[in-house]
Amino acid sequence: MRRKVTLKQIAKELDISISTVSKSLRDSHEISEETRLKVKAFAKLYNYKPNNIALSLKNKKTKTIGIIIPEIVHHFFATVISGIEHVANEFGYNVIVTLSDESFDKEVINLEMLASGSTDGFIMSLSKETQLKKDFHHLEEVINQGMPVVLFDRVTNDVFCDKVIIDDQLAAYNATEFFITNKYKNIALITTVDYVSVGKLRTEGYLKALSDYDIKLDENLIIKVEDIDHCQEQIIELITNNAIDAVFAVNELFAVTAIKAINKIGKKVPDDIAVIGFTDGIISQFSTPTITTVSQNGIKMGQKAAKMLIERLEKEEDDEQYTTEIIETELIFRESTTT
Amino acid sequence: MRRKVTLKQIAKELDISISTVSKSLRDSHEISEETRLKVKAFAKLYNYKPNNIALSLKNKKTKTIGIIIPEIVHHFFATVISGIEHVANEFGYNVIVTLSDESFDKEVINLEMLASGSTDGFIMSLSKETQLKKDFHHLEEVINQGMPVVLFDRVTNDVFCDKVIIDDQLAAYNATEFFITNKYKNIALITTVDYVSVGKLRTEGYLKALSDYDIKLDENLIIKVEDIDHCQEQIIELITNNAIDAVFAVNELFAVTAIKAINKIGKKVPDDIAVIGFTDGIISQFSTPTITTVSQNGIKMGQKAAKMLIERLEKEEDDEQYTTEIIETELIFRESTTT
DNA sequence: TTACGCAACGAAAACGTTTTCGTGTTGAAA
DNA sequence: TTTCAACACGAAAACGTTTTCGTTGCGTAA
Repeated sequence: MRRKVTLKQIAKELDISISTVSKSLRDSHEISEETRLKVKAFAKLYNYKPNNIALSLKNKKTKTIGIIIPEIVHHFFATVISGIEHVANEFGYNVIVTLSDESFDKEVINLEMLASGSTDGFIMSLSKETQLKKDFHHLEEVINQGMPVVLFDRVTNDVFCDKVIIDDQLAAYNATEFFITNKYKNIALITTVDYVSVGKLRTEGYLKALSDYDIKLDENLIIKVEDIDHCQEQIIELITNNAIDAVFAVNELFAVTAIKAINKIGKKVPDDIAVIGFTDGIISQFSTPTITTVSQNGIKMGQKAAKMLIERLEKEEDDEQYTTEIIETELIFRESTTT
Repeated sequence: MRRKVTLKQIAKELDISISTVSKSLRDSHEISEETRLKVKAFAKLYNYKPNNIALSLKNKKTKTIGIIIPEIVHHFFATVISGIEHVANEFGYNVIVTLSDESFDKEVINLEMLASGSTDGFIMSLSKETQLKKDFHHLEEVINQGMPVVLFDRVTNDVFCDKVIIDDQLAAYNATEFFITNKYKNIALITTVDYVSVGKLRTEGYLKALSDYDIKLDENLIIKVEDIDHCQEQIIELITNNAIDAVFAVNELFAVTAIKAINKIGKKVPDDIAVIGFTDGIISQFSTPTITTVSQNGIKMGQKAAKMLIERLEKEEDDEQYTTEIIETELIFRESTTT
């Protein structure tokens, strides 16, 4: 077993000092060509690679980005990670991924763990529990220690840092507006409980569209899903007891569940009831019928978040000017709606 | 901005030595209770946390696992990461994730990057290109340097290390056998090109089942998809030109595409043609009809891989006894088949 | 008084780098 | 012969820990 070789070992082997070895490998002009070539040849032979940990300690930079997300088995978050990873890679950074599992405590633990020297900064999306508690001390702490944080998607106004979001309200507004202007009048909304920031914003967009077009709000057409495993009954109740002709769902799981429910009671999508979902993921693309959705470009969000973070990391003067980047969305029309 | 506090700063502030501070915090009996409590109070006040990088350098252990996978926007790989992350977390490890994008070069670069001190070991699934080239020098190199590697799913016999796989051949055999014993006689196979190890194994399972039940092999019923974007035409051609009554697809994308193709030519699943897929992912669960699949428990694979790696990391005597763990699979029956 | 043991603490090495600041040697100019 | 610059290299500090091995000072037994 050939263990990794260090500068010290090379120095000893060639009977020169560590400094000389280091300088040779970095092509310092202080070193004679003869020595330089000799060292380089030796280093190559033994496949010398500088130790990242030692470099991190010396430079006080890890070249590593910490990602903390609620879960990874979720198409949207996976795409965000993909976006982050590719940009990070391009700039010579690695990403270390931790999951909060929607738990406040795990989010705090992971953050503190990584903040103890493991990463230079963070890209995060808040856990449900954190959004419910509205406790952001852990974030303020690391920001205060000079570690930049970029929040994406599930963000909060209570923390001052860079953010990447979509305009959830506008996107929901546009989807609802599409229904309205296409003569759909009884538009149901399937959304989340209000403490999930994006769910709340999408609900607001729906309400605003109704209001702007002078459509009377019918509270019965709105269901707020707490437990995703039992939402199917809620939905069936909704569509059997109300004469609806359209459904706007704030995520694709709700959308596909709605479609299955609609089929179950013998109605057809999109002829009897049209459906628009949110988050353009795998389900929307492969369900039958395929689902019209609001695209939520995770790749782009991840890329943007990574760029913002790295930019802040690489300029030393830390300006306190935080920006919130808004990624544009669009309606992607598929089979679950007609025009 | 309150920067992170170090032992040295605490020592200076309290006018004692660094050693005394370190020992106090680690509850050494060498230190008087008075000093110990004083130091601890001060450390708590300033929220002292030992620097991970410094610890890594000293201990020659990073407590970090490197994951290298072809892509992350893929339900199966996401579940594996999830499994790894949770076990890793439990044992105090972090995971650093890199993507090869199915490229040999990126796989090599990422591996070498992480091998330079960033991680204690690796969990990997090989890129397509690597499997095609059959070049595993990069793996042998890191294994030779004493870094344990665990391969999962896309593995190779050419490298000696721990592995976690499912019995792809047996699983495919069972799926095919199910068709045969349920009176399906013309069973099509939609598979990948042969250099993808799992695709090849699943093909072999299919062939073996036919052979064991004395069913004559019809080459026309097998298509090997090279480019996933154009497989739909291939599939349509297959099902229009042949009188098939069952389709076995080696992944869920092929399965759902087959179903859509079958619908397109006016036939019904499962009544006219039954379908079984592979990899029990989101698509299979939410497609219409839902798809009967061979479960490929990614969570369990990730957990097992992580446990194997950590176990090897934590025992110092390195035995050369490598094991290959086989995760059991099962057929999950849904709407795309009848019994 | 001397010797010794113990309690409490500090100095220094080590992990692997990079970089600053010497230092010794050589050759040439004065 | 002396002086000085240029060249080639080495010593040491620094990053933040932990740990080994002193080194004090003091109390107690002989």
